Amino acid sequence: MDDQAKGTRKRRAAGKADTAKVDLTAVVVAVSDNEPCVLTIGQGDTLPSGPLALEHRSLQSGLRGWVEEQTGHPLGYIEQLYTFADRDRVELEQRIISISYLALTRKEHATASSRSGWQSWYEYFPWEDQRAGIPPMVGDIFQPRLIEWADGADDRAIRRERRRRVAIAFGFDERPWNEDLALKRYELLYEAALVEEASRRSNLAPPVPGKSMVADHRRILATGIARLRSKIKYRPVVFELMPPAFTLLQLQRTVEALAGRLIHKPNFRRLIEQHELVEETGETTTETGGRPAKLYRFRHAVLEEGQVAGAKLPLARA
Amino acid sequence: MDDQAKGTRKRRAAGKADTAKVDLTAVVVAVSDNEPCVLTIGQGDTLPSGPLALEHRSLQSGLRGWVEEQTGHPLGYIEQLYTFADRDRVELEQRIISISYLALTRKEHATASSRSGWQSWYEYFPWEDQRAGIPPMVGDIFQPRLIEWADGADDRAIRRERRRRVAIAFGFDERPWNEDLALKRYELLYEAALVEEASRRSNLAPPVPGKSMVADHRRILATGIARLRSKIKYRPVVFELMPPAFTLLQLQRTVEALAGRLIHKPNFRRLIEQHELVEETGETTTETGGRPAKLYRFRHAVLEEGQVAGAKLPLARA
DNA sequence: TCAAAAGTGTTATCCTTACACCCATGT
DNA sequence: ACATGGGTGTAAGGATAACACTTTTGA
Repeated sequence: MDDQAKGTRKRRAAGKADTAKVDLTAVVVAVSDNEPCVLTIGQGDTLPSGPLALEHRSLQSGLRGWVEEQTGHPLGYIEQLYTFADRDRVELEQRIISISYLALTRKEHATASSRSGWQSWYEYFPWEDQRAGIPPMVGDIFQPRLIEWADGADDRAIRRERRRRVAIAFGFDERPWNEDLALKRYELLYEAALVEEASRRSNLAPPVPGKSMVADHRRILATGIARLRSKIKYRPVVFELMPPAFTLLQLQRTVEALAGRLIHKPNFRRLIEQHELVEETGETTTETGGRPAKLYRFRHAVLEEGQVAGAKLPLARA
Repeated sequence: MDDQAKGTRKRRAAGKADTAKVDLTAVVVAVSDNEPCVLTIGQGDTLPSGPLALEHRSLQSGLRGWVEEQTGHPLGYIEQLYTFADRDRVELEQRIISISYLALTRKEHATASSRSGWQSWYEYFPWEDQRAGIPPMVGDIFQPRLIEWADGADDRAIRRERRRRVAIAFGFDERPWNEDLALKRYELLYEAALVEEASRRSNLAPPVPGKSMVADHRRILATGIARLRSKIKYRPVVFELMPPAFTLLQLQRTVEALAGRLIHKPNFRRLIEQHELVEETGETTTETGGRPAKLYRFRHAVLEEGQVAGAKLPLARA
């Protein structure tokens, strides 16, 4: 039997079984009052989501439809996050494929629906907000319980491996805190069964602080946070979250809210100016307190001038 | 009617229709003889792929299964590329969801199957290989035909917009060539109906050089190339493509093959040494011609030492 | 001896970081 | 006057890019 026939046979054998339902889930982010927020429905424990239907012309339009129907909020900027097959629900004769998206917007549009609302994302991940310093829970709760988990492995190599992963993700042993590792941190807490979602299946230790969510939604939110935190460093996406005119400090506070860390003011301003990301509107505002601040707008032209990211290869001259 | 009822009703209305078939597609990359290659089946016009079936435990294991069955090649490093709903096949009562992956490997394992083989990826994208300078076709064919396309728009604003996109992607008007834009370039060529895949639907202009592929496969390959080209700049993934021991020039040639550009040798060596990505094996080889070269191996420890990427935010000190 | 590849040194420049300091407004 | 936020200058350190040059082998 040649390979082609073999392939065909296997495809047939799978037959009617290999169909799936497709679920679209959105992490819709906005920042207001220096707090990064996510759009939720239900008791604040569910992300907007719904199944892909035949009437949807594309994945993105399906997603927009569900979000608008469930929350009344129209979406602008969208990017795909990740696709995974839910391992829990294989028992049904049909698999569920979950495609998640990150959307950036502003809280303007009155959310028409009473069933939806904005939640600070640090309600779900309180340890990710380090703007006021490292939260005590990291050293007081996470460190001992994660080390306990690491040392609970039978194999010595696995114990060492776990301790290293934990130390890198949470900045133990004098290591620096890396805000981009938000997803890894959540995955470790899940693996160590320290979040409620994990202990649902096997009732183990009581969970650590942080509000839980339905199904995998907190994991999807962590994916969105991690993606956004790394992306603001090489693409000018923050401006999707800003009003048309803003002061440089407002911009800085927004980035700080997302990154969960404080930024050095003078250097931040120079960074923005150097990359020519903004231009003055000519106006000023006194609403910020203190000396009146110049207002700026985003220079949309930068999106059209080559890419912003820097090449890290020492290319030979052309 | 409150929102929840509305949502429920719509879900029901979609009913049995909203199931889909899920297709897994792999871009399997290896480099040998300084040529980046992709694993194909059929007449070299098809990527390994197959439907997700219930017996697959996960998306990744399904992908590995198909690739191994169709090509005899086991996979190591894998990462997800993109998920999209094929717009062409909506007419069937069932939608097809296509999830694509990038895999990095080496050409060692004899590809058991006679129906599969390795193809240089520059057969499909000859303009992407700029190691011998900018190929004449860029100025001779692409520039006039893309400008013709841009000027064919009715609206003046759209004409300008198109010309700018084209100039950025292909480095016209004194702009630098950016190897990371491989996907944008293919998408522009498709939009301008200059590749065969686009003229299949409406028979228009004859296509530009470069071998075409089945369905969206060339687009998926372009996605993989673009992802890999940008990723080698901030993550040590090249080493997945290298043998256990290698010289620094072999490493450089591999990166050059992927990037499609030449690299400055002395600075490249310093870059590698500075980041401590490799360590000497103690051996040397004379098989490269000229003075014997030291052999190096990848320092796997770097994967465990924090992340390699540099933070682009001026963080305040902790 | 020469070609080919391996490898080292040095400098100018730019970017990042850190520290110090002055400016304009409201209370 | 002083608190608050706005805004500028500058110098040290590190990374990058470009140039020139020496070393070791095989043919």
